[in-house]
Amino acid sequence: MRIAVAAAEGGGGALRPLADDGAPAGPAETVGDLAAAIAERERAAGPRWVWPATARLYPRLLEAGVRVARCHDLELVESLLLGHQGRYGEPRSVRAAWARLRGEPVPADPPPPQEAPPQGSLFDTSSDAAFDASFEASFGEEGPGAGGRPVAEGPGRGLHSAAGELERIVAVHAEQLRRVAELPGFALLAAAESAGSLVAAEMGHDGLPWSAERQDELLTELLGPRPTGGMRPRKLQALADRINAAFGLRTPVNPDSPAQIMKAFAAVGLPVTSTRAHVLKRVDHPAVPLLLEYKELSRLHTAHGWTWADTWVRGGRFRPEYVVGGVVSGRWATNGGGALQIPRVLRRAVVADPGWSLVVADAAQLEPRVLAALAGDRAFAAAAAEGDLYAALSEAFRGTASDGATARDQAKIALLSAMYGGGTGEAVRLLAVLKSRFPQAFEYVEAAARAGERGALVRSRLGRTCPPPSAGWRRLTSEGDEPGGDGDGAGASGEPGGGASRQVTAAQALRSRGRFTRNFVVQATAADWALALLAALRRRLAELGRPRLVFFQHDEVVVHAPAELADQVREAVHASAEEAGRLLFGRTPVVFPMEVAVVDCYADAK
DNA sequence: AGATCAGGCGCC
DNA sequence: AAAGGGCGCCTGATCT
Repeated sequence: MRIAVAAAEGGGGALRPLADDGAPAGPAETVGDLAAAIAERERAAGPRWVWPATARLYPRLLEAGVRVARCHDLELVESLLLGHQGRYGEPRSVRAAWARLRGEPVPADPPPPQEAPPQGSLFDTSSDAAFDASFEASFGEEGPGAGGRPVAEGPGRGLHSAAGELERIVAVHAEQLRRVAELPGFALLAAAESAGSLVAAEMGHDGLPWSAERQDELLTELLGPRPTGGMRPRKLQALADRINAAFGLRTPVNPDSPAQIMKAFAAVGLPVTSTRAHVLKRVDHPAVPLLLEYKELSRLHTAHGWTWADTWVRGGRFRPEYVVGGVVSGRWATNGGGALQIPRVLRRAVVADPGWSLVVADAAQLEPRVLAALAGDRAFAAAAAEGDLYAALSEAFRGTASDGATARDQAKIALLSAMYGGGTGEAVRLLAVLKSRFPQAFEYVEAAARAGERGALVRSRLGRTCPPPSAGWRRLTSEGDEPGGDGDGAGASGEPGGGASRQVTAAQALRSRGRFTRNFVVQATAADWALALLAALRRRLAELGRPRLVFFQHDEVVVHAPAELADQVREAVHASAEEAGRLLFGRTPVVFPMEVAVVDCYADAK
């Protein structure tokens, strides 16, 4: 059972029940209180809700205390379907999908809601009705393709027009179901992506437990007391002073300026090509260790310091905005707050409420296990049936170790090189071992790389598809080995970006694209798996009641739960990981073990 | 003054 | 210990 939903301004909306093939199963109905109507039907029938975008509608429901079990996010699914055809960046709104369906001119997506401050009247400006009203304000009722006549009824949108949108929603949904059914894995992908959108909104709503006090203590310990005005914290200023003393130059250098640092090194007779940490580490000068320490602390201060806390932490919670499908591989991105780049040292500030625990779970060696399951290489899969995959592979690499490295280290290097397209120095030798002992696993990623180099698309297990190469890339790589233009083809995924040299050769462009598609099949399938895990875990946690998913970072989840439920959450995590493996790969010897820690503080996990 | 680019580094 | 791909966000420098 499904129910299509269109929101109106003012909290009302329109609903229509659908059969599982998307056909209307009853009359449309308008309601004055959409949240209440959804809550009532969720209790009665537990339908799959079909709506344009969870990100715009669901936060309002959560504010009203309403949660739902399942949904179909039309925009996310439209993106996946377009992507499967190699059509990246085309409009994905319901109106656009509707226009494509009818062979009419396709309107551009309306711009995203202006600014989304971390707190404030967020939900009014980002609600679905406002989104649609903004569409009409921008383009007129029929969209830009129809000449954009003026909007008669002003910026708002009432129940009448919600009913009109409902008609488009029903039609677009039915068409999506038809297309999804033709693509293996896609039904699961659409469901998992939609479940992810629910998790993302709920995590943004619930927030990650965060102690601003602990953060302040940590910052004070590392940087000195919080400075006033725009001053540098005491310890940072002291380092800057010592850096200048070490250079001993007449004109002072600002350690935040790479250009000035490079000049300073040149002035003392030690020119450097850049001021990256790994470059500086090779330079023997007393300023180097000071600069490295300065960079580390400065980053903490500017990216996750007191200003960050003022902006993002409220009421003991950090509430980032997650962007489902924000990365082409299916990983999530975030919008503000840098939730996926929180420095490890700051995990000290993530603390469970009194009487509650954090269940921190991370998938061990996820990407090589995914490769094992994808490739169907029996010897390799046997290793991936073990708790420590690299250790299980190490027999094959015995005797390859130089210096102090173990065979396990060598196995890990070989695997990472295969999955990421590295291969300098000894990695080449280790790759040869991998190729001879695990030919199918090796061939799987090689085939993905070759596909990329000839401009083909590659897909994840469930069908998520990489973006096509740009026109610039095609032009460059079809012209032979002539040096290319001025970065004209750069920008799209898997193409050489800026960097020191603007000149990109055809060979470089080919290799870069090959590395991208080689990595894509593994990273995107790992993201498939992680989404399936998340969906399964969310369902199990709902049965337990109070536990909440509060953090998700690629292959790691954190659940905030009453302490007495922590063991049940732990079991739910293990069961969900197993379920995810089964959903993606069916019967496979490969296991996807989770390392789970029950802690009061995130920093105490592993 | 505001927008954009480049360099750099945090996370997986 | 690192390598690779993927991101977001900061500052300084430069452009408009």
